[in-house]
Amino acid sequence: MTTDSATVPRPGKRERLVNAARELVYLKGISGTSLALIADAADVPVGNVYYYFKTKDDIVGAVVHLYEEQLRALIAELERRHRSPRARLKGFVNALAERAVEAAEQYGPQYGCPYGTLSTELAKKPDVPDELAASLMRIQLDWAEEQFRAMGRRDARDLAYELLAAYQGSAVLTATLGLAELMTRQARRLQRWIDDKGEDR
Amino acid sequence: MTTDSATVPRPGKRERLVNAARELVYLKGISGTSLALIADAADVPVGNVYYYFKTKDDIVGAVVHLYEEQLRALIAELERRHRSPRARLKGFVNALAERAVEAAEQYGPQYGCPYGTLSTELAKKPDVPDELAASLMRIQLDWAEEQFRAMGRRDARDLAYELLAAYQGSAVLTATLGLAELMTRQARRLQRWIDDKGEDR
DNA sequence: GTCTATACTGAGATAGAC
DNA sequence: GTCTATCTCAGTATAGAC
Repeated sequence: MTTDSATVPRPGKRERLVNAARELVYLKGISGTSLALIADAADVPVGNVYYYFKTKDDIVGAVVHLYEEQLRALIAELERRHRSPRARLKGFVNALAERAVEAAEQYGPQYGCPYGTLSTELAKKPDVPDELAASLMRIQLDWAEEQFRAMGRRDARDLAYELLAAYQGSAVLTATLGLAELMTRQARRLQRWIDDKGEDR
Repeated sequence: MTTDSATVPRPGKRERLVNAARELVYLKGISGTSLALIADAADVPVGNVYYYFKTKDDIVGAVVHLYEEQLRALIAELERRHRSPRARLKGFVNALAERAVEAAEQYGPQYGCPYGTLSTELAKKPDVPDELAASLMRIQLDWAEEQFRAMGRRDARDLAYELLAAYQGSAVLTATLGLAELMTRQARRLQRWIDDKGEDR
């Protein structure tokens, strides 16, 4: 797989657009980011956006797709790196918190979890298919459930909900209160919590 | 306190506007609700809105203020009804969950917690004072901390964060996954969790 | 395939008649 | 104090030149 950028017909304008959209949507929300803003950030003329995407919703869909791949890559990496489901779950919490901290350093603490805020906004939009709004949460939920089940827990689904809810809730509080350190504190607490869930009850 | 609507000079147009704004912002988000929509729902001519509010942001501010009063009223009611801080906290979780269920029945499960979604959206807006975005969370947080402290917990602040995060996170999952029953399940779990926090550790 | 110019719509806000 | 008419501007999307 060579990436000879000189000869390829499309030198990544689409990728640039999706990436600019991802960042802007994170910072300003879907309705707060105009196509002009996206095009400008991607260094692509405004009208040209429509050569790559039929509508604005399509761009947002591409952002969701990008996040899906990000999550799947993280999961694959965790499964390579750790053999026990408990270590994987702890690595998962760790990775999410790490990203949150990096995002807070780069942009400020007020933007929350990219997956959570985007999914919440999508869920409210009437013309968005439910599955698109649910997809990012479902990927994490299903995988976490799998891990808890591999740990021998019969209540694996409930624990997965609890884990994800704790993380998403911390992100909401972090964003609204503007407290970046809250995220890392709660991440440490979740690590301990996962350790406590060793055996079936 | 008589509400003789025939004789009062302003028969509540302002209230109608704020209430329409509250509902529409909950359903469609701030940027998704236009002034025309608000005016129409409140049965007030569009241009007339500016007699009551200087800008759109002022209407949103009034909605936050309305929610603040709602929360303070709930807290006052809980303090009247229950003498022990534990019963108060359980009543709090109960009340929030009950409202969430009612909202889900009326509008569908995809809209999340009114306080959480509004505060999250406000936190991202650059020209909104941080305190406005934080205020609804802070009211709940401070009060919950007080209750945990009255229960003799030294880690009262942490527990308050944990409680609120669990609730807000459940709301995010409920909204994005479209699962109304998730909210009540997590509320029951939180009741048990509060019971477990009886003595200082 | 790429980009410019522009059409069209709906937004927030204002002026001024009643 | 109340409402109509309208201004201005930014947004999405399109037509068509290159």
